[in-house]
Amino acid sequence: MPVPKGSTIDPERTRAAILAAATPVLYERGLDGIGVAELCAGIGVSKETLYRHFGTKDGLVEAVLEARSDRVMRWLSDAVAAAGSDPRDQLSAVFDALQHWYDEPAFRGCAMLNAAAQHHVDAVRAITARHLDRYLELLTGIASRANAADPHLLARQLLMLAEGATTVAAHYDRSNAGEHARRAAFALLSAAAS
Amino acid sequence: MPVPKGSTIDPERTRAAILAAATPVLYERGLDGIGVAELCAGIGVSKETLYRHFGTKDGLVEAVLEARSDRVMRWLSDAVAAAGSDPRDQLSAVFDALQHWYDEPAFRGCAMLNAAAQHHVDAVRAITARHLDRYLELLTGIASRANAADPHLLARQLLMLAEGATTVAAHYDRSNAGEHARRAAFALLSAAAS
DNA sequence: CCTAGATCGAACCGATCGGTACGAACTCGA
DNA sequence: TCGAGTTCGTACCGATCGGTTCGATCTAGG
Repeated sequence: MPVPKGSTIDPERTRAAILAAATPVLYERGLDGIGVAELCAGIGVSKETLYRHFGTKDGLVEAVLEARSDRVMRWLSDAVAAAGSDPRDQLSAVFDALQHWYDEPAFRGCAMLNAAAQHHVDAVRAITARHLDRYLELLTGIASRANAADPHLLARQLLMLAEGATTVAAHYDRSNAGEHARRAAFALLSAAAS
Repeated sequence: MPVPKGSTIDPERTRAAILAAATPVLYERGLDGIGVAELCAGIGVSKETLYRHFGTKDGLVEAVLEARSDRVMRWLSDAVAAAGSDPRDQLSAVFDALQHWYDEPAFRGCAMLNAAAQHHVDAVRAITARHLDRYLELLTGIASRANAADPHLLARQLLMLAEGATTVAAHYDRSNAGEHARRAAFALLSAAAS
């Protein structure tokens, strides 16, 4: 998936293209599983260009993770928004979306959690924490609309369930992981209804 | 935590000592976060000795992970065994044990999941999968004794919850993560009772 | 006491790493 | 058309990586 070169010499566009091309490679190979030289060769960009736009490999990594977190959260939020006003349907939408993700051949678990486990750098851990913050916020909204007795507690439990499902799917068995997690989520939601 | 050198020149003992000394270092720093030279210096053993016993850095890593998985599963099994015959108490014992683990300063998440996320090597992934296999087996026993309608489904959901709690505790917020997961587990168990 | 083997410490190897430098080719706005 | 800026390709840098080698030192068993 090389960076298109013809169009124009537009630094912003180049930066965005590098970001888009590097994201799946770093996800598949791991942050430290590919060197800058091979990465540049793979996406069809010179090292100088990459370093001018991102300064450092860590700079690229952080930009990739930020963009990925944004994309994931938008994707989940859109799924919830499209599910109507019933909190149960909204919860279903989340786990159905996760199941579709698990079924993709390129699925390799939560990129932010993988990154935090790989790269012991504060900036990466911070991005991961913020990602989980937003994830928790999304689930808190659903828990609140479901009139849970303790929406924050339920949301935290749902976060554990969702990330646990993703982790188990990535490293153990992905078949129906989203569906099984969805059923567990329903049970939690029913038990927490006030 | 250096390897004791006085006692005897006993290869097996040396091997075990290296294993014990290297385990916490690799857990804290990450598998690729420390080189063999620094690792050897830290545990007070020469590179030649390490390579004679483990052949390869990957060999050491695999031995460390195997031992760790054994230790974790024995620790959880013992906690369950000590909890009596009530499945609810057994489940409590698991999540209470996890909470105590989360409260340790050196806690950094599930070593096997971290390793699988870091090291894209088949052997490591296999060890992780086998660890989750045993984890699932433990939970299946509890689910069966609780007369769950579908013990395998419940056990899988409990596995997601437990590993999700560990992951969230490691990368986001460890306070009361085990306790909150325990309450969720109880809700699942109640809902699954036949 | 002597030898086989375990260990150490340090030097060493080739490969790869992240990052820099530079000249040539190119695009664009003036 | 010209000059400023972007990109490319490649060579290069010092550091570090996993792994090997070797002589010196030490220990245990006969």
